[in-house]
Amino acid sequence: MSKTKPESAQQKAKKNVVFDAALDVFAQYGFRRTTMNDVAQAAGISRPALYLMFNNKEHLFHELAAHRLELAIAEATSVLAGNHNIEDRFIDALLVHQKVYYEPVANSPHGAELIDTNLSLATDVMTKGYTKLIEVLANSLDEAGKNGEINFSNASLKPKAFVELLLSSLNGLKKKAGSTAELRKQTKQVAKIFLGSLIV
Amino acid sequence: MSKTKPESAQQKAKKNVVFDAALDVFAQYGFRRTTMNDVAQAAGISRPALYLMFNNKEHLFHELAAHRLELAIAEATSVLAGNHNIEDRFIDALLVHQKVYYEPVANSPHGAELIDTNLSLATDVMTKGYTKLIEVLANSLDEAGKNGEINFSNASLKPKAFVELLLSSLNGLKKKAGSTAELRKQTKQVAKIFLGSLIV
DNA sequence: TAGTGACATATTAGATACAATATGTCACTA
DNA sequence: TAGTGACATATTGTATCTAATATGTCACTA
Repeated sequence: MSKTKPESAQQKAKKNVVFDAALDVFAQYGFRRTTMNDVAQAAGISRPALYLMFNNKEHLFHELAAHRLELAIAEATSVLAGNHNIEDRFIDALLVHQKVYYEPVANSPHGAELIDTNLSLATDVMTKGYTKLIEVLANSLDEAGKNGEINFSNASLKPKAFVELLLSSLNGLKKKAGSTAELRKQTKQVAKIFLGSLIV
Repeated sequence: MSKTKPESAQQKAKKNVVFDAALDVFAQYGFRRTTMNDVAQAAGISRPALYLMFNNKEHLFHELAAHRLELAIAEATSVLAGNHNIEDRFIDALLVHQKVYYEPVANSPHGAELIDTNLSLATDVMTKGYTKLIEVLANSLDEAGKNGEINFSNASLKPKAFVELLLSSLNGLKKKAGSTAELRKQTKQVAKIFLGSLIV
């Protein structure tokens, strides 16, 4: 019911500049301690100009989250469309998504606060993106099943439930893993174990 | 360096009463909002008597955590020594550990706060218990490997690393799963997928 | 002598006030 | 008309005070 105001390409390009700047300063200072002034300066515009694009800081954060998620899913989707075998495509998609959406935030000095903020300010974005990611991943497994690359008939879970379970499991790695490198390694290992159950 | 004061069986029995009472009130009110008075009353003793057993509230909590963990690991160990096949024993051990140590706390009204408190007041207990659990589980896999019940030769991970990865993964389920029943179901599913990779 | 009532000390919660900083919105101009 | 400087409003941080509650430790007793 909300009027979807169309955005010109110019406006989008400008926003992208702000998004990059905002990601940068948010990562440096966290959400609370970065001011709209900081963001404006980093983006090379005045604070009022920033308010011309975003109603307020919360909206800015919300749109930023949506933007990063869109990016991450786009890249993951593109990787899934590649010509490697299903295991490689699938795992690479997981890794690239993590790299674009999770790592820049989590590995920053104020990662914990940003993740909190994300949870309270952008839950809808998160769950939507999560749903989308599940869909994309599950579809690729479904197709691979039809091509005979993998075999779901023996598995007790359907592709969607399978992917959901995998993503929940991968979530558990995030707390323990000390470094980005370790997280990636473990992500690969768990994904392989999961996919292994479909090859039988 | 600390003098290990021996505890009589009587003293232990009394403490167990307090532990049960404390678990109960902590679960009801969380750590901050339960007073030493609450605990004493629930245990049927006076507050000063409580101080005769525990130096202060933090010590009480710490000992309680250690006690619950000991219990959970004892039960898990006993399940692992049973005569079912390795998959059943292993999964049952995971479930019983979860049931004793995690569920009573997590499913309480103030579960989140208690888990926080646990983290800040009983990290040592936690990591020790975690290490012990890994050891016990890894040993059982090791033995099953020698008996030919499972096969580690094709796996890229050694038993200990394998169990660590599994436990991290299971940790991820805790956030998402809505109910105890669902958590158990998912725990089973993930554990089966992991163990499946050892049967080949 | 294990356990208690009572007391002195410490901690916490809630108000209030002030200073510093950030926000959101003008009227204006390049 | 997109963008700005400047201003009024809102929010946040810090300090201080008081009342209420919790803590830890007595001297005493059953």
